[in-house]
Amino acid sequence: MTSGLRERKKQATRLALHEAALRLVAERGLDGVSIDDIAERAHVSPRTFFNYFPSKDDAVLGLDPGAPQHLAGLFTGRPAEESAVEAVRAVHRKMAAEMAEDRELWPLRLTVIDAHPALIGRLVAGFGESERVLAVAIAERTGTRVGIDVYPSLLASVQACVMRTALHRWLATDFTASLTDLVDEAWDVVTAGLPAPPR
Amino acid sequence: MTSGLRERKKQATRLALHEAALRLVAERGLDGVSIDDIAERAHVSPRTFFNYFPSKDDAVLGLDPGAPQHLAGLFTGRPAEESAVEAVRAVHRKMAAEMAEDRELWPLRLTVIDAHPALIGRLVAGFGESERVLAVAIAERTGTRVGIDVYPSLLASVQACVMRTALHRWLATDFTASLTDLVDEAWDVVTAGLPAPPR
DNA sequence: GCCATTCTTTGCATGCAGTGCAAGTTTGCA
DNA sequence: TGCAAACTTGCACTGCATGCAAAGAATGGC
Repeated sequence: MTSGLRERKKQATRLALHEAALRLVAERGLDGVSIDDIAERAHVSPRTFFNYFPSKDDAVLGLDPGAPQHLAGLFTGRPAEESAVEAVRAVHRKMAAEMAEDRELWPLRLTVIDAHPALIGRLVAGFGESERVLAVAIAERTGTRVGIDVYPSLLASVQACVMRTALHRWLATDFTASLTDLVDEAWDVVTAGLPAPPR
Repeated sequence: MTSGLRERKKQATRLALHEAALRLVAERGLDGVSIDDIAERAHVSPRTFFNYFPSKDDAVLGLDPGAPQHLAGLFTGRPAEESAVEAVRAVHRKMAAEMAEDRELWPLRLTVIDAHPALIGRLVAGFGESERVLAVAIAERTGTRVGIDVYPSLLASVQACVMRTALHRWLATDFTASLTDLVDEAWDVVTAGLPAPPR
């Protein structure tokens, strides 16, 4: 089914376009790279580019369209006795471990994003979908209602903040720090209610 | 100084372009409106549009370029005995009160943003600048260091989450709820460390 | 192994976004 | 009143993004 030649080729092309976009932008900056450049390096026609990504920005970010469902799936898969925060934290640990494994693409992505604020916007818009899906799952676990109670949307939103902050600090340490530690540290502060740090 | 004819005309043109963009997009959707349409309704040439906003999205959002400094200024202006969280909360109350006063533009802005996820991205990218400036001010108040300690970036980031969530709920209630109450409620949950809500 | 079906790639044409430049117009100030 | 600075506008150009239709490649039944 999912492993036919056709499907594998599509995945390969998608990845080739993403990597081409990412590396070219890392070299020359966002405005120094055209769709034609990206398509050429990925060995497809410029027109084909748009069969895979709706814009240059999306290709650079290379967001997985299945990510929101993946995130929510990990969350709902956590044992029922865990609180929503505990479950999200556990999911974050898993995600952080996965990201930290990749010593090349993730650092490159984060570096490029940091250098181009325009991409942050596109990225957060992508995360927005994840937040919405996750908020529904959180509501389910906590017996609250999305759009009526604060809790689900707020936790979904804060969760993204925590991950974003951790990723940014990971970048700031030149990827020498442990990403899981950074995520944990941020969660400690948040779950303590953001107390003023000791001076 | 700031009240010369030239300056007032510029502000008026900027506002006219913003309102034109906002209303047209509310009517016809983001793709149903061209720069030419916006310029025409604001009685300027299409080329002049780009003297005021770098893109269509920016015109729709109409972000104040001085907002980051304004926010940080309010924050540093708070009495020194307040903790960083207390000070941010106070600033939020003030901002919420100001937004709630405007019964037309802010609701329209939020409605349009909600209908066009692409704008959320641009919006958050704009907030990013505010977050960075605010993080520096937070670091100052708490004796921490941006980029080294978690606290300043995390609080600056969470603060934006709180406001965003409150605004979204305000929209969800069709702007009937009190925005300041919604902001306060979100802060209560966050400062309590996101405890699981009672079932 | 062959063929009809289905999906993918590609080229072409088109409209709009966004920017640099230079000329024309308005405003501020002496 | 007249000069300098700031603002507006038209023109030209590059690049993004999309629809459409024809050509090419993979799939499954026979």
